[in-house]
Amino acid sequence: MEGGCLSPEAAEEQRLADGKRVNRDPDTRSVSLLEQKRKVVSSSIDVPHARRSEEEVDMDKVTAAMVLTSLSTSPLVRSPPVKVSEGLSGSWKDNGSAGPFTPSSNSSSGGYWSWSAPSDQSNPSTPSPPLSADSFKPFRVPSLGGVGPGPAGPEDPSLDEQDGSSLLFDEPIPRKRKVSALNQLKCWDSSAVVPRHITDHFSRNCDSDCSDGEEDFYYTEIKLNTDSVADGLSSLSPVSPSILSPPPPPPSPLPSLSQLPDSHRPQQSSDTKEPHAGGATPLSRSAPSALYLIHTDHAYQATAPVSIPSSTSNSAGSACTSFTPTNNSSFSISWQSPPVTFTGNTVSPSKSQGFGEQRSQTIAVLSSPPRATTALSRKVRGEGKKCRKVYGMENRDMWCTACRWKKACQRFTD
DNA sequence: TGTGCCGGGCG
DNA sequence: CGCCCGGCACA
Repeated sequence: MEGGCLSPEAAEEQRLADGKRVNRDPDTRSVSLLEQKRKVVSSSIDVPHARRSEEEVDMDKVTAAMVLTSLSTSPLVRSPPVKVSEGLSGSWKDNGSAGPFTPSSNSSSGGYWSWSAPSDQSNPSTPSPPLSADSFKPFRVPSLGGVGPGPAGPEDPSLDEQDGSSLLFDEPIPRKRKVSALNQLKCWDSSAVVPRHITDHFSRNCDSDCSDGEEDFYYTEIKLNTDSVADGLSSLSPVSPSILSPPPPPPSPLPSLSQLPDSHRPQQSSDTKEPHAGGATPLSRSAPSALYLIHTDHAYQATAPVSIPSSTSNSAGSACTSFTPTNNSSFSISWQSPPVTFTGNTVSPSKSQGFGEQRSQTIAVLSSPPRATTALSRKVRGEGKKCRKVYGMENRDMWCTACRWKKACQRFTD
């Protein structure tokens, strides 16, 4: 899919990404690449998009078509998420987003996906309960088994419904835009309404079909993400947000961390299982953080971490048609959204494309400023706890190499 | 005062 | 290039 479907532009981007990024195991690669690509793409997008030409637009169409095709296969997830979202995310809706729009879609998408809602509606194809159901059960069961030892077993039921839903929708989304709930809500609301506007705008560049396709495919992504996240992080769900947000301190990062590195590669191959392996138990917190950590490390090694945040922020910002400047800071984290990464499916690549393309325009502007700022000043300093604080001087050997060398921490990136 | 990390030195 | 550390900026 990736290679074939991608437009030349995308291909270039990918290549860049590949080049920048460190090579990984083939198995792991598929998953990790997606994430990497995303990051890279978003970061690099600026250039390609800036010089967009009509030809490129055509390419977009093609891409959109490709996406649509791929999507047709994986629309399943939609229906289930919606239900859940309604039940769980009701609060969100209640706040104001609910209105006439399709609440479920909004809530489910959480943030940037919300505008995809229209597509959801438009697409009558929501008949893929089997898949969703499958995805849920199979994943979870194994995960539970894998976790095995702990109390996880009993908790599962609750997790499936509540946590799962929360994980799927609330968790992933909130994280990204942790900034202010209000802002988020606004964004979502606007997004719900906006979709049309956006579509119209895009229609200029590409046909309505194009926009729809992109939206759809966005949607798919989300679902995938949510599923994967839920599967992997099911236990984590409640805590996971903490990762992004500084407030919640890591309870017992050490154990999880030590385990993670080893399991890291194997986990990826298994995809959904990852989280479980990490430390499926209720402590999940540590597990998610560990996952992030791992990814971060790679990113760091491959390229400057700074670029990533900006890109993410962009995506998020773009998602909300009504962009609020204040969000910037919060968005920086959003790129972490890579939680999606876990899902790593054929679909994701396509999504990255569409994603980048659509948003790139809007994003490009945003992305550049942050970078410059960081570059100029001394990088402001990471606020989160670094290896030193987390592990302490005693366990210096547990620090990431960067910390050991008094360099920018590569494990706990900001 | 403690922490994060840049800049630079050593092998 | 890996490793380490002086020293600055910041909280």
